[in-house]
Amino acid sequence: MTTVLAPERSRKRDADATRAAILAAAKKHFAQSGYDGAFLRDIAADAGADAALINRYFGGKDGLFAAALKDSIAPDRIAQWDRKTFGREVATMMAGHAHAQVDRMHSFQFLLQAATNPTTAPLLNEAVQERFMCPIRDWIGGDDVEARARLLASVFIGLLVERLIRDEPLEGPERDAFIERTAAMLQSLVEH
Amino acid sequence: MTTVLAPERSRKRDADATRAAILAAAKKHFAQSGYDGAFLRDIAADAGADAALINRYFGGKDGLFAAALKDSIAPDRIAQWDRKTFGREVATMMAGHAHAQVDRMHSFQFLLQAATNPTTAPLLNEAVQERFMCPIRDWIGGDDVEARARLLASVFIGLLVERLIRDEPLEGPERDAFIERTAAMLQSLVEH
DNA sequence: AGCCTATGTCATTCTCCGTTGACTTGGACA
DNA sequence: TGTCCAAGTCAACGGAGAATGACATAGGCT
Repeated sequence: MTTVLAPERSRKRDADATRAAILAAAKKHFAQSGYDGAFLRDIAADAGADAALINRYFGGKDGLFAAALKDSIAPDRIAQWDRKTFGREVATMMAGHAHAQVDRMHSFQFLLQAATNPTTAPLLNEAVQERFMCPIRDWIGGDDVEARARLLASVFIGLLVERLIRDEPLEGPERDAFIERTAAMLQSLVEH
Repeated sequence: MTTVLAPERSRKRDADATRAAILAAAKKHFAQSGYDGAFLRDIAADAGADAALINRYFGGKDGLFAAALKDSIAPDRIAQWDRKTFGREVATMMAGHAHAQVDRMHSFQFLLQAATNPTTAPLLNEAVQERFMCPIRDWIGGDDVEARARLLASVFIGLLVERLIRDEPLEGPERDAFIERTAAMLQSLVEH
């Protein structure tokens, strides 16, 4: 809203930079407000550009959203996780402050927004399958791969959402208990 | 959309019944489509009423949403869950089609929609804690109540989101495996 | 029966927002 | 320096959907 991604003095007619600024602003706004709640005029203003340029560069709001979505789904590091310590690592991360890594949460928040909007949800499936579910399936292996992969993804998502919407994180023994139980739950899904 | 909550022949000028029908339709539409994606005309049509009545009875879309939220967040349902069969019941529901039999999960889906919309999210925090998390805590009891309650809510949310994202539900043995594992996971959080 | 008010209907208006197309300007190149 | 195209600006259009208010009517009450 008030924060402007672009410097106060506008770029010097650099189409690529303008396009990138619009895309960055779009990712931010879509992640914060969802497809319907994000307005092209706001995005353009945030990027220090004119709303008409969105049409020129992205072909409309749909195109901008698709571009932002594609850009938000970063290559994953799923295969690099350590299967031994996976549960505890994730659990510890989830027990932390939600605002500690706001930037890293943007892409997820974007996905969550897209997923909860019936009109944009269909756009997700292909990308999510390819970038997340397939690597997860390969990584966990064992029996009931499909079921375990979906369940793992579900738990992961749920923990992230809870992390986003909760106002105060757990402290003390309750936090330890949360980590302990969460770690065990995740780990049980990873081990065959 | 096509399903009409009210009987084919309209009520006989019963304001309370009309109000209730509108509220029921609103809960359904808001849960499915979110605040922005739910249209008053659709809600009114679904309730077998005129859109103008929404204004009369609820003072506008905001008022209707607030009323539907308040009604959705009522704690009555939680205590009614059967602790013995809880895991399997929820798991079976989650394994079904996203648009089938969501009646019991309307309130959860409503919360998810409200939580991901910046304009409606502020309405949630206090109400969710008081009327949602507290009953859950009371219901599950036992040790580590706070941690288990949060974990349970997280898993629930994650399963809901996964339902929204996926385009095709599981079938056959994979479905059975999913239900089995999900039921066990949920049940382990409920039993002390 | 005959009013009278609450209930329901309809057409219209208002507002917001995405989109469009004509217009202006900067700057690269000859 | 002059030309020309891409980059950027501006105002207006159109559709969608919420809100409004005038109008119609059912049905209780006297």
